[in-house]
Amino acid sequence: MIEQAGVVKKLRKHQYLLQEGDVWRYNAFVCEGCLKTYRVDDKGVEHILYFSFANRWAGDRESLLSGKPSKSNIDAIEDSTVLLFNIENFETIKKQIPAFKDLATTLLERSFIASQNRIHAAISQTAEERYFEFLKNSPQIANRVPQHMIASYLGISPETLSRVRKTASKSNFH
Amino acid sequence: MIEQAGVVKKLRKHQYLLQEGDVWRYNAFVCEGCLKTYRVDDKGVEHILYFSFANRWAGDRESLLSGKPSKSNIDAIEDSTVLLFNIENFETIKKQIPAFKDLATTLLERSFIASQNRIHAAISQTAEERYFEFLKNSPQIANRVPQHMIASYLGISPETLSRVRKTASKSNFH
DNA sequence: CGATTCTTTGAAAACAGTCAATCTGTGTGG
DNA sequence: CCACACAGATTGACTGTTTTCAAAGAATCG
Repeated sequence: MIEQAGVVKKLRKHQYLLQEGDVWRYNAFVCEGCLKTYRVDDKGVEHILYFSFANRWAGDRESLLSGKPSKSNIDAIEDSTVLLFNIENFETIKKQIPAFKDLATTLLERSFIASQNRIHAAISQTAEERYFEFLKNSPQIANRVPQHMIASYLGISPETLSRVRKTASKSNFH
Repeated sequence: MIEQAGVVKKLRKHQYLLQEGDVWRYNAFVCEGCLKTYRVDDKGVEHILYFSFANRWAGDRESLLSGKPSKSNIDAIEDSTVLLFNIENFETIKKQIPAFKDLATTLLERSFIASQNRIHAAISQTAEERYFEFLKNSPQIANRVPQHMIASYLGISPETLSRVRKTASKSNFH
């Protein structure tokens, strides 16, 4: 039964779903709210790898696949509801329902494509270009998460993002 | 028959497998040699998204999945041999051989994980840090492709990479 | 070799990050 | 309702990194 396979989990804002060092053994489907996946560098600065909104997955595939402790943290940036499948149940469902397996693969494929495009942006564009491309491609994120998290996601400092926005609003460059 | 499903294609150095604007309808398995997948920006500068060595795949999943013209180019940086499956044959094989399908998914999963780690490097590390992490994680690439392509892959200018190597060789910092 | 491509080097300019202070808005408790 | 704390955003001055442009050296290939 699918109803038994997943566990509904409610997360309050700022609550962790995964902490660095733990092994991740699940797949979490976001029903409501929003989570962020991020890593913390030696200076204590957060770098956001991924935002998970409703109808997206959250988790750490690397830890899941390798069985090793995660390098990432996941926590709720809004009160959120997720459906948590432990990996054994998830595999069982995939075996029982081929369409479910195919769906998982398709979503993975889309995530991979998005990653490639993000890599391209990161290695080829300036802070300003990345920000405006992000605004164009992901307005739903831009309108929902605080500015400093967008900066973190784009790999620029919050101050630089603030300045990019300022100069852009003077010239009407959007 | 698997023998009929794929076509052996030999590529000379500098020869294209895919050119920007074309629709990609294949999956290419690299048997020998090495290919690069890259995009060209408005200034004519190449940005390398991916190196495909023996036993890796080359292609453009985005174009394949969307049916739209590719934003990327793929060409051989050494004389290479690839096994080219057109997508219909590939899908047929996946249906006939579940293990083949699972293998494809596993490889995709690994590629996605690698992408996430590369995004993290790109948004959180300096040129120098990225270069030494790359050396550590991908020595086989580092020893095989010219330096300016590594720079392109890491998202730094060839001059900066040259300087990073120079300062690092003075202090014995590797 | 001669031609081309790749790498190195120097100097200047552009870009982005850091630090510190201030400003803004929000929500909480008295 | 006000005062306060807190988190987020902005601003200025400064520093540091990276790019750009130009030129010269080195390596490779036909």
